[in-house]
Amino acid sequence: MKGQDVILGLLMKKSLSGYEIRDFIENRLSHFFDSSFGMIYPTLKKLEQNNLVTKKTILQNDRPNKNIFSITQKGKDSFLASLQNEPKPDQLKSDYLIHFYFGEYLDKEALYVLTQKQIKQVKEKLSSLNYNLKHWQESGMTEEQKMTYDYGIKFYTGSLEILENEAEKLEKNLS
Amino acid sequence: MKGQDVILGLLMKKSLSGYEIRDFIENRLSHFFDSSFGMIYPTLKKLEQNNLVTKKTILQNDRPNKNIFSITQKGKDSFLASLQNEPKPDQLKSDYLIHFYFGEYLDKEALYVLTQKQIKQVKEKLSSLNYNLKHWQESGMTEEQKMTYDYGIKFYTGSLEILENEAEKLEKNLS
DNA sequence: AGGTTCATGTAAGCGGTTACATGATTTT
DNA sequence: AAAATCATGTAACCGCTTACATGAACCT
Repeated sequence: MKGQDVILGLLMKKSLSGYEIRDFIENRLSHFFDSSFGMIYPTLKKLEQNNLVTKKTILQNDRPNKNIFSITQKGKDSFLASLQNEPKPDQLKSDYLIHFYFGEYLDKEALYVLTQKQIKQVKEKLSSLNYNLKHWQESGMTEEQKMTYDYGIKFYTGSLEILENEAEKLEKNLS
Repeated sequence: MKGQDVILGLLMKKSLSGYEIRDFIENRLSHFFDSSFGMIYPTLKKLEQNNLVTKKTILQNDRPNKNIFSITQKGKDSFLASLQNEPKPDQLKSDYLIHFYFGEYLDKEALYVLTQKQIKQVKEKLSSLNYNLKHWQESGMTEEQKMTYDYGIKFYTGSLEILENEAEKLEKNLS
């Protein structure tokens, strides 16, 4: 499933603007899918041209106008069909692990700094994940959606464990 | 770091053919980076044109000829410079989780089947990871490289836990 | 004064995938 | 007899990223 299908999936529940779609993905899907405006707006345009969504412009006084997109029957059919496809294998893309793999070409201190930064990033990710989970749980969320959070939290918690263990080893080596 | 840098990184240790590079990535880096021949061969060509590697053709009788690539000083400089860049944030791309997130549009049985397939895939990945770890450990591996395996194993083990828990829940719901 | 939020879009191009094309040797 | 391994490459194209362009209102 690509950007197009995810956008359609979100529109199944509720009509949204490009900006809101971005927001949604950032807050709820960012631990397994990501997006950018440069992908969302052109995709919505293409979707409209193919009659999978319709656009309605909402005039606003104190804010820029909004373009609200609604899914059509054709769009629903397309989304549902894409859900029937076998999912492609998951993949972890880690630039940090590439750096670490080639760690012999970096000095011990650089490796330590690298790992500390990674720890910081993972912690931030974890806390935003926990924050969003609490927040969205109140406003309603399916069992399945809850599970995707658990999955993300498990992943980052596991990463953190390994990283902290590694940082400790590296620290001993420094002194 | 992109494909180019990973290829250069592998050539730091030992001259290799495109086929061997592919093999290496498949067996040792596949849990955080992936590749294809369609990326490797054109990249090697570009690398040669820019004098970051040199090519030597080895004639073989019973097998197709091999093109062995060696890194140049310029190539080494380029690789080492790329290692200095801050790593980009890690990202998990999970088509399975996208499907699951939109689980309300699938029936319970489809979700169950989906999850069982995912479990199977993760188990396969885990066993190949364990197999490769044992295998490569014997032939020599840095501490850092070992850690990337631990990271991968932790990740897949955690995923498996969540998935099996979910499968159990789904199974109860079916009957 | 400066940063964040809301809001939309374009254009160039990157980095990679997928499919195709070929074919002998070796293992199951 | 079929599948895997060894071995190299091209061409079309996809899907997305990055950078740019604009701008008011609101928060600190």
